Order: sequence, then C-alpha cells, then structure tokens
Amino acid sequence: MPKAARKTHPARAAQQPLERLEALCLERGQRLTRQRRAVLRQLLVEGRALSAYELLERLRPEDGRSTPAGVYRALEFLMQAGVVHRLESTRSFILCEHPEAPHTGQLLICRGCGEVVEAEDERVSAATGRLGEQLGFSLDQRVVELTGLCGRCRTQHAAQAQ
Amino acid sequence: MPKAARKTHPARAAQQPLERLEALCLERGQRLTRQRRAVLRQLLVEGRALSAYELLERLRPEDGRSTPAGVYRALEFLMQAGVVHRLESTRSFILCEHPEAPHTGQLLICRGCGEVVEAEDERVSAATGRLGEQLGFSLDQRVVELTGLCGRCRTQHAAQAQ
DNA sequence: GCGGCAAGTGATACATTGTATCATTTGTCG
DNA sequence: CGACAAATGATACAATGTATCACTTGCCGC
Repeated sequence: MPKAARKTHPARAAQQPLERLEALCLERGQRLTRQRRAVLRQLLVEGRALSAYELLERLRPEDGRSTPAGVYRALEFLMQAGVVHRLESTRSFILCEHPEAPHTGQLLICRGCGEVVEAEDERVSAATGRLGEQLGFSLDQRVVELTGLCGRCRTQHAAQAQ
Repeated sequence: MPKAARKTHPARAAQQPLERLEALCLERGQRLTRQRRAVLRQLLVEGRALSAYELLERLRPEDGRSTPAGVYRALEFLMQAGVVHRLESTRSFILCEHPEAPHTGQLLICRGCGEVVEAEDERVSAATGRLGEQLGFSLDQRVVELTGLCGRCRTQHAAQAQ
C-alpha cells in the first residue's frame, strides 16, 4: 500500500483517537467528557463525513439535551486534538484516519458516494510549504480538498451512460 | 516576479474579466447582465474577499431590489465563467487575479489583514494531480487554501509582542 | 469530606450563509 | 411583432454557526 494513503483498520482506528485524546487531556488539564466521547463515537460508527446537525440528530436519541452549540464545542475540541477534520467544501466533519502523528493532510472526496480518503502526501505538503515560503507567508492551516469521482463510482457512472 | 504568483495590474485586471465574460456569454448564449456586472464591479472596487451578504449590502444602495438569491446566482455565474473564486475556508468570494487562462489555483489567505494572494504553482498542481491519480480519483475540483500570516502582518505581530 | 476554582454544559436566542419556488420580466432571434 | 429561453424579483425557508449567561461537574488542596 502506498505510503500516501494509509488506511487504518477500523478496530485499531477506534483505539487511536481515544488514546490520543486521553493523553492530550492529561497534558492540557482538559476533560474527555461524555459528550465529546459521544460525538467521537458517532463519527466512528458512521464511518463517513457528517454535518454538525446530522451529528445532533444522532445524539438526541441518547441525550435529549444535546444542542448545536454543544456539538460544535465538542467538534472544536476534537479538531484541536487532531482526531477530527472539518471538510470545508462540504461543511462536514470526519474522523481522522491516522491521528498517531501531527499532520497537514489532504482530503479526497468522492462526489458520487461521499467517501473521503485522507492522504499525507509528501510532495503536496512540500509544494504547499514551499509556496507559502515563496510568498512570505507563515502558514498555520492548509486546506487541501480534492473532489471528484473515486474509481468505483467512475466505472458505475460510465456503465450507466451507455 | 516569480511565475508562481503573477499579480495583475489593477487597471488591466478590470479589463480581463469583462473580456472573458463577454466571450463566454457569446459562446454559451448567456447574458452579461446589469446584476452580474454589478457584483463583479463590487468585487473589483473592494479588492478583497467579500461574503455574499457583504456584497448584498453594497449592492442595495444602487439597486434596492437585490436579494440573496440574486447575489448567489450572479456569483454562481461568475464562478462558472472563472472570474470569481469562492474561498471555502472563509465562506467568501473574490475576484480572480488572472482569469486569462483556465486554472487550478491556490489561494493564500492572511488571517491578519485578510489579503488573499492567488497562485498558480506548478508543483502544487502536479502534486495534487498525481495524488488524485494514485488514489484512483478523477478530480474535478481542487481546493487549496493556505492560511497564515503574510510578511507584513508577521513583522507587525512580532513588534507588538515586545 | 468539603470549599473553591476552572472546565464544561444547558438553554435560549440569534446571526450568518445558502436554496427552493414560481410568477414576471427581459433580451434575442426569426 | 411574437415566441422562446434566460434571467430576475419576491417570498419564504433551510442549513450552518455563535453569543451569552446561569448552572453543573470534576478536581485539587486542605
């Protein structure tokens, strides 16, 4: 498997964010609360990008007191911790596939099935970093979101067209 | 000046989008209407990214009948034509700095002064294209938005910290 | 234990951003 | 001029995101 797009096994993916979160909470004197766990768990079981309000819908049944603000606060926390990404182009949120290291990843989004693949491509990172330097910017956020059709959807699409 | 970030002279920048728009309208049997010109002009005179509703505010005085839907429709048209970009990370819109060619550009956004620099960096384009291929995606949209502090704002910031 | 403090939540209200619908108007072309 | 597509106006609404403030929770030192 190419290094560019490691895909973590689901069972292990469940462990990593929690470990990371617990470590970070200790470091910073923050708490890994019920609500934060709940948001994380939903993103995990769903296995795809969800909007804040889709998350809210799914949390309400278990906790009728969930609110938009609450969900956004939890998401904010999880993003700070690096275990959740926000997809700017679709205004949604997704679990990070490999939170074991700090990273400046790229997201590939299929407009057919909605699948999101997370990549950590050295060339892209190097190129964007270099570009920032060239233009005198000290970058602190890099949004790289590539949208198109994944292999599966492309062949389906082609089949339908006939 | 490095090829990566051509910066068009303002006077010329005013011409290019109009030319391009007129050409495109002819091609496609579309119209370059009052409203569309108005949105384009506002983005031009303002010279920075504006949200749809900021645009609306500025258009209302001249045309009291402007509506959100109208503004979004005009923006949609201008984006199709390639003379306006949407900044996903700030939910705003900005005039394209070099609409003379179709492109898959990168945007650098200063969180200090809000300045947006548009780049067309070969390495970045090549790297993102290659990444898409590797993962079997046929890309049709590439969002590359790099946020940080521009040179000017960085030195100011440093000065204030002392 | 328990008092005090910071972190986090709940509740409410609101701000911002973006769309759907449909009747009407405008421009172009024969 | 008449017909037709393109575009607009008007209205209403959907979706996304925040501000505020009182209240609760967990932790830490005593």
